[in-house]
Amino acid sequence: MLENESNIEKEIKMIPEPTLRRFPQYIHLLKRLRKESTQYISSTTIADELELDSIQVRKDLAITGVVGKPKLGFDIDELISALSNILNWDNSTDAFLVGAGSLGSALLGYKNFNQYGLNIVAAFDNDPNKIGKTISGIEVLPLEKFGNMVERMKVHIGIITAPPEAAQKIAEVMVQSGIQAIWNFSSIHLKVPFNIIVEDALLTQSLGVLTHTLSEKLKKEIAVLEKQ
Amino acid sequence: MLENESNIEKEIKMIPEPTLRRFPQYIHLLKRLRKESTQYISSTTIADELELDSIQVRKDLAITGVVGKPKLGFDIDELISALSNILNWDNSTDAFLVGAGSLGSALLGYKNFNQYGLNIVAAFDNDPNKIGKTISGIEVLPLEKFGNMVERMKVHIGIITAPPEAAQKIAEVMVQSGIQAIWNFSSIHLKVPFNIIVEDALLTQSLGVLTHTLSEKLKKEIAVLEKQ
DNA sequence: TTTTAATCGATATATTTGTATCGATAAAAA
DNA sequence: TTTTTATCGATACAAATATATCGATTAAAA
Repeated sequence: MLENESNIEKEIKMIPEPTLRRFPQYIHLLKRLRKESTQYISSTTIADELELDSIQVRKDLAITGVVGKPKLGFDIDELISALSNILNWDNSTDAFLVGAGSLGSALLGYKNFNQYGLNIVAAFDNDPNKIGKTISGIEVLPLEKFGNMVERMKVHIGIITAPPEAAQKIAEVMVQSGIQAIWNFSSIHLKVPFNIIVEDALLTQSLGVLTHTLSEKLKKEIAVLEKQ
Repeated sequence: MLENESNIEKEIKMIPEPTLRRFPQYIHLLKRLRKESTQYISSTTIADELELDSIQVRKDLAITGVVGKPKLGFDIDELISALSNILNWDNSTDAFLVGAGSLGSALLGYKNFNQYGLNIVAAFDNDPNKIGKTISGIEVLPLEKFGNMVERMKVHIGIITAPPEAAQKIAEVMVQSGIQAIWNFSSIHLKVPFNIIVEDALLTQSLGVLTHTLSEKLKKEIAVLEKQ
């Protein structure tokens, strides 16, 4: 090791986002495979299962620091724990949810989040009809209480499942309250200070790709039929 | 125009996926702005609102064929209709949903899908407790009826909101029934024939990016504090 | 009318991401 | 024990995507 290689620089090597987005896929697959009591898995097999390129899989997994064995592949348990650690899915982080409509309720009911290191501990809304209700064991509180509770419970993650008109205002409340990261299910782009993390769930983006690709496919099929 | 420039080739210029994923964002913004009775918008303003690069916005919008006016920008209505047309959000496409759990129910209750050219017309499940129930005005039918109904109603889109264990089997039923495009909310990777479109909603991917980025941020902040 | 300045859109460059090549390694077969 | 072969991982190359530059255009100001 060179003498002037600082450990700060070592931390700075950011993980490419496409790679980061493949990590959950790897974890899902590896957990499934572990149940079938396989111990090792090769990059080729992973690539095959997820329809990726095996070189890409190897490059991605290289980031975890887990080293593979020639002719065998990687130790599944090692990979799972390394990947979970990178995503911080190996310990539980509390989150507050704002917007107790249908999507909000669905997320509150989705117990598997614990598997992904997320623990929704409270829900908030403005609507008097919703306040006081209990959804999947979590009481809906008035939005005014948000700030105090963030401070008291030292919560870092806020989830926005409110309609687009309300989303920006809610984001601002979250930022003021000390929330550090926002998971945004509203379709609008949130404007927040540079140091606040925003991750969009992008449902409409995904839907857009689907509807566009399908319509192109159907057009092409019609074009082919007409030519015959 | 050159004589051997076929119109097939013209159709083949695929839209880059990152661009396609930004289109919904543009539409959301433009619709909001239209309400404020602005007629023209510049790429600079769009970039500013969505925190993108103005050159990128211009390049994206160039794909629509809409031409901007120097010093003014683009006609908002023209952009909205061109973008909606590309995404096929200007006419309604029917879809069937499989998996009437909490997420499925949330999607059934999400009336705004009509705005995105999607119309969920029926829901299916295996669970006898769910079959027969009505969710947001849509009756839950037994999965066995899926095939017949796809054929009869000529539905092209299937939505999977079932748990991961069931997802692959459901995908196979969908493909056999003649579904052309699947919107997959399960966390697993679906294996389907090459000509079937699969679009993943990728909730856990998005969550992974969030939890990872947050944990890095917190780590860094602690490191800075310790140095002082 | 002339000048100014904001914007477009074409072309060129840089960055990021993905894919290919190939020697080294070690498990399994001969 | 020796040979074979599947796999890793480093390095090199290719493709896709994002960013920069700059002349042309035209609305609005002078």
